[in-house]
Amino acid sequence: MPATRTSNRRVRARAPETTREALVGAAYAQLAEHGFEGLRTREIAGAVGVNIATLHYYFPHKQDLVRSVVGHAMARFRSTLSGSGAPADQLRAHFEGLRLLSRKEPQLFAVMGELALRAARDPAIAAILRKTDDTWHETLAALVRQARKDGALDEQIEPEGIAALIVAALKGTYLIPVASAQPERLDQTLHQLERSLGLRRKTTRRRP
Amino acid sequence: MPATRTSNRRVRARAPETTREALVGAAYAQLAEHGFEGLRTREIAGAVGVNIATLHYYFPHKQDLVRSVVGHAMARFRSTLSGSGAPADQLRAHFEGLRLLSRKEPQLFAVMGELALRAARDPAIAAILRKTDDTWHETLAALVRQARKDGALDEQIEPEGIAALIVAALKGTYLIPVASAQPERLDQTLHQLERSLGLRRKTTRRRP
Amino acid sequence: MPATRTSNRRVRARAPETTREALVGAAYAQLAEHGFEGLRTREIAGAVGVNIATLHYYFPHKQDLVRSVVGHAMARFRSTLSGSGAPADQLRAHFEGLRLLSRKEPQLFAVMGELALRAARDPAIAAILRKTDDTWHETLAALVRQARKDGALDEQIEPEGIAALIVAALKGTYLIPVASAQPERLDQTLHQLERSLGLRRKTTRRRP
Amino acid sequence: MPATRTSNRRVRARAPETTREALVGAAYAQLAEHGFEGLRTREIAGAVGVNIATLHYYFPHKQDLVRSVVGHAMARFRSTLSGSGAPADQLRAHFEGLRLLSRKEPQLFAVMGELALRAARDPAIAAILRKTDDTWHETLAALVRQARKDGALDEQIEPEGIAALIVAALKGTYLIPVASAQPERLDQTLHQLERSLGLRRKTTRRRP
DNA sequence: CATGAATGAGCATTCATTCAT
DNA sequence: CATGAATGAATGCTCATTCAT
Repeated sequence: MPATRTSNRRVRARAPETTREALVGAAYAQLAEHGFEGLRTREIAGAVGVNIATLHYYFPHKQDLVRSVVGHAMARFRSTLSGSGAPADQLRAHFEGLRLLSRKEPQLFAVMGELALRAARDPAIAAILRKTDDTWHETLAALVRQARKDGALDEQIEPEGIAALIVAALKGTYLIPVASAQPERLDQTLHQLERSLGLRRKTTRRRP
Repeated sequence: MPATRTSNRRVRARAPETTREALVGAAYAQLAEHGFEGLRTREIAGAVGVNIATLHYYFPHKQDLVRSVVGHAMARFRSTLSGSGAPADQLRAHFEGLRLLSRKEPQLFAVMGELALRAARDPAIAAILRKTDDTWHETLAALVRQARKDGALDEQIEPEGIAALIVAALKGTYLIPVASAQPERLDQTLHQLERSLGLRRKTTRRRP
Repeated sequence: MPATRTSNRRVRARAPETTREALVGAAYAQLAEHGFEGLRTREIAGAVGVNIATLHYYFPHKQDLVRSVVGHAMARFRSTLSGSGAPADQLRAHFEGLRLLSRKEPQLFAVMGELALRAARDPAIAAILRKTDDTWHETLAALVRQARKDGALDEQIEPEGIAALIVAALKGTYLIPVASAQPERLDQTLHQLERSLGLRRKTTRRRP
Repeated sequence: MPATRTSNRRVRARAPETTREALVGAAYAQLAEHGFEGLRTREIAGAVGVNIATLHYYFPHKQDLVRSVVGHAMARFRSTLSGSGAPADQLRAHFEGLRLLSRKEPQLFAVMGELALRAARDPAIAAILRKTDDTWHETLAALVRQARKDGALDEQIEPEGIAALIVAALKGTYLIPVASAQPERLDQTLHQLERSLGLRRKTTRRRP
């Protein structure tokens, strides 16, 4: 029977998660903050309060830990894709959800960005990201298709193209952090996206 | 008289550029291929055929070399922003130009992606990127504004929002390489962008 | 009643030996295969199918386990020294026995070689090996002495010198594995030894 | 032009050898003293008085350094094989030379022993050792053959077998350090070898 | 300008050993 | 008896940087 967290002699207070989960969480945070370039196993172990050898007990190689972090990030992100209600409402909710997420957990987007770049050199990560990408694209295309059928969107609209545009715009908005210094750009982009889709009246202004 | 490049004992044929320029070019290529994570000064010096100490003669610190690479990349990118002709044509040309550039010099986008992520941790890079970003945004907004005045675009259109959307979509398309495995997404995005702007008839299909 | 070996959940079939004996046997095998340089307690425990902590229950320190392996190897080797019959026959049998042993249990010689080298740095092992060495030497000297008395060997022969030569030649033959690639050297050596002792006619050839 | 030793800022006095040679020498000494098991690059660098990174500057991998040590040891050993004079005298000189060498440079035999054992797991070392072994064997066989022709040795003698016996006995004597505690064994072995070859009268005693 | 040699600080990984359960 | 979890102390190796020539 594994020792319970409470009986652990470690002083540092921690949520009642396993050491393994704590390591993944710490690696996730470190990756968001320092990128792959600055991802140090010792730093991760230190953040959790365990010896570096303990990290290697759970994840023999750094790569194994990274893989777990990828899984963690993907799960976090995919959880934002589910929704309910009318398609047009779901689209609006998706945009709004990402906006909120970017404020509450900016780490997720930083990690996604790192993974996206690393995917160019790591086929394993590329495959995983592609799967998430496809799911995202398909989810949006289905929503647009349904909204069009419901009459909420113009019949001339092409669901695939629209979905591709949305995904690209959201990636460009959230994964490329340069614009974060100009938050109005983010809003402009999203509003324009909603306007282009007819989800928002053209006369509506952000700050009346 | 100092020895000219041609009298140099280095065998590797090189354009008549200075060692300094060669180093920046090699660093640019290395950054595109291996990212910041795998950027090694020895590798760069080796690619140019000079001793590592020579690299440090021109760029005392790695950071200095990186800064030069940033400048190099920015210059390359900004050169794609200039154009002439009717605004609507210029917009089309901009899209087409990027499409071509992504095929002819994919390195530029890889480097831009790396810089964009690093900007989150490096204020100096962030500032430079922001300037380019602003230029890009302004150029597009001006074009849209002019096109609207010319009657080529709907009067209801908001130049700022459209520009933000275009920039975001292009960033998401070119700087995030995941989609590269599904090249049709790239085209879908660009076509949809053109359609949304009325630059392309809705009935126009890529492959009739 | 304590659980017997047979009720153990370990799947790997094992002779009805104690865990302790199994550990010594596994360590013996590992030492033969990887040498002291590659002797890993985890590997040994893994081969037996027990936890590394269990190994340390039986052998608090790696050194303790090694000591047991030394004892095991010595016992194996000394068992080859006993014999019966006429001295000359015993000598022949000893040579033949080692030849067979080197084919059937090459591990023993590998381990002996490792121990012999380590003896230079480990007085405890040196003492044990010296004892075996003395026994070996004395056994041979006694045989030679008796054979000489029996008239089977030349009266001029010096038992001590002959014994030392035999031991040295056998060590050089069996403990130094380089020659293993030239198996004929091994036979040449043994035949020559037998010839020198008059145990084999000079005209006898291995391959007529 | 490489900096001369004398201008080096290192305090530790050293023979006027290159850093590279000093590293090989230190590795040789360390290997003799601690065996492969205890061979530490940091220790070697420390003995020479250079940083560990300097060691890796000359020998990128530990293996590379070991290879140089093997070459060094082989050169040392082969230098003992050359001789001049009558074959019988050369044989006597060879024995005497090894006896002296074992006193003056016991490290060589310790290293040879380590290499011999490691050869079982390292084909590269095995190949090198085999070559030296063959040279040794051939040199001795040729001497014996010549001595036989000169009438210094019995016509019945088989040069190949005798050479194999000599090599085995010398290996067992010098590479297996156990007997070093009983130095008389070493002499007994060598004397017996000489007697067996007729190089020494049977009545000759070391200590009358 | 250019280089060979050298280094300090650090990195992922390993391994025998310990301990609460 | 036996184990999962954890650790301290290395170990081979890397990399940007320095410096005398």
